[in-house]
Amino acid sequence: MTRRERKAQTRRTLIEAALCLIEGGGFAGLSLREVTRQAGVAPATFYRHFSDMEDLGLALIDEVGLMLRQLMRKARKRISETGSVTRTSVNVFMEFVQSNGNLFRLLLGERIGNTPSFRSALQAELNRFTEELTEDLERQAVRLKTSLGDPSIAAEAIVAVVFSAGVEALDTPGHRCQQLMERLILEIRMILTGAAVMAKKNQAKIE
Amino acid sequence: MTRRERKAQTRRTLIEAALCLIEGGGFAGLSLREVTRQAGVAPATFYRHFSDMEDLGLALIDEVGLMLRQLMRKARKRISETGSVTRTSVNVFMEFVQSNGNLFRLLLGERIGNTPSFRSALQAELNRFTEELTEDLERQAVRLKTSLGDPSIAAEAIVAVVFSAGVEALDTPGHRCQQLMERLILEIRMILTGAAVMAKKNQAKIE
DNA sequence: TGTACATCAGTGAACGCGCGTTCACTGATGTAC
DNA sequence: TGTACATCAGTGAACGCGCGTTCACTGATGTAC
Repeated sequence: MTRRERKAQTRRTLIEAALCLIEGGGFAGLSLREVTRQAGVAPATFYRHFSDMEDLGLALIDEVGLMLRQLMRKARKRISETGSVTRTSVNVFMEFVQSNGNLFRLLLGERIGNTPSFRSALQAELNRFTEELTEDLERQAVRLKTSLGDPSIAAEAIVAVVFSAGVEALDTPGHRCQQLMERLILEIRMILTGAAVMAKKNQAKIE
Repeated sequence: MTRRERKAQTRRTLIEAALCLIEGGGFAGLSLREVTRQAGVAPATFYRHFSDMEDLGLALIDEVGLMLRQLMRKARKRISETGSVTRTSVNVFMEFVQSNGNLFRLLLGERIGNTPSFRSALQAELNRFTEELTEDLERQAVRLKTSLGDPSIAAEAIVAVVFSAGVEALDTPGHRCQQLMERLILEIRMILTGAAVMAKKNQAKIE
């Protein structure tokens, strides 16, 4: 194994350690020494990989972004196989939250409390999420030959309800999650229905 | 001034100090000594008022809950005076976020990262908010002789988009806030429209 | 391939610092007579 | 009202602790010849 690979591996270990520790108490209030202790390396080793905790935090956010994008690709695949866009997407999302609760915690939990650079990095990830959903909705609308008016508004609303449900799911035991998902699906359909109806009304006005 | 009053005043000072410090970096990572320093008292004084930082945190959450309830009362008053429910409510809410950003930060920012008792206290406040909105929607539906199906679903969705917009508003300069509000209003109308349409469809099915 | 030197990921000890918490105290306020 | 005692909000010094950061180091890996 080359030195380069070894180094990358240690970096991985540090990131994994941080993610593991975030589980119980968020990123804020997580100490450098805790992370290195969990990773099984000397505190000084940390500095071979990150300049400080904020640097590590930004790396973690990248991590989240990557996983979310992978998640969405996965969701799109499943959609082309099966039928319901909403149900499939919600399923995929909830799976993500449950198997990567710590990442999700980071994504939303630190959206407010931290340094400006942190916050803007997180908001950027969320916006990317909304953008991709907007594109999806547009494509979907074209395919079904309907219109949602401004799909970015609907996308924004959907992202809000989805992430809000995600937060709730973090503290909800598995058997009540199904119920939470059903509510979420209804909420999304409400938004889509509302968007379609409002688009028709506006269309009627113009004509 | 009685001793009792003096004590209450010091307690107030500590709470205000904490709220002031939350502004720049959330409640997590806020130290007891910082709070007492900001309040201008000795560290040991803290223990005459709170058993530890978590205790102070719970007091702050009470504070937020109280203000939110006052806010909603204010919103209801204005609604009975003017016309648009949505626009008025959104105005009131955004005023709150802008003038009490630190409280709002606490309410959402610490929803994830902290101790279980903290999280459940915060979720309870949010649920109270959703409940009151549900009642409002029910009353409104009766008055307009329409139906929203299950108004609690619509209320949940609305709370999600509203709070999501609130978070965004925290980092948005004043002049772009108006734009944010317009989007929010559209989103809420989408949800209400969707809820109404879906209720009608279900009604039709039953008949 | 073998050798000599360079690189650099990881180490362990040390530092000064701010932290939470404790304690015996002080002195103004409250109370009982 | 005046006096003697009790209460208790706030104090300041002290404690031990984990923190972030630095430093000279070690020794395995990489490189040049």
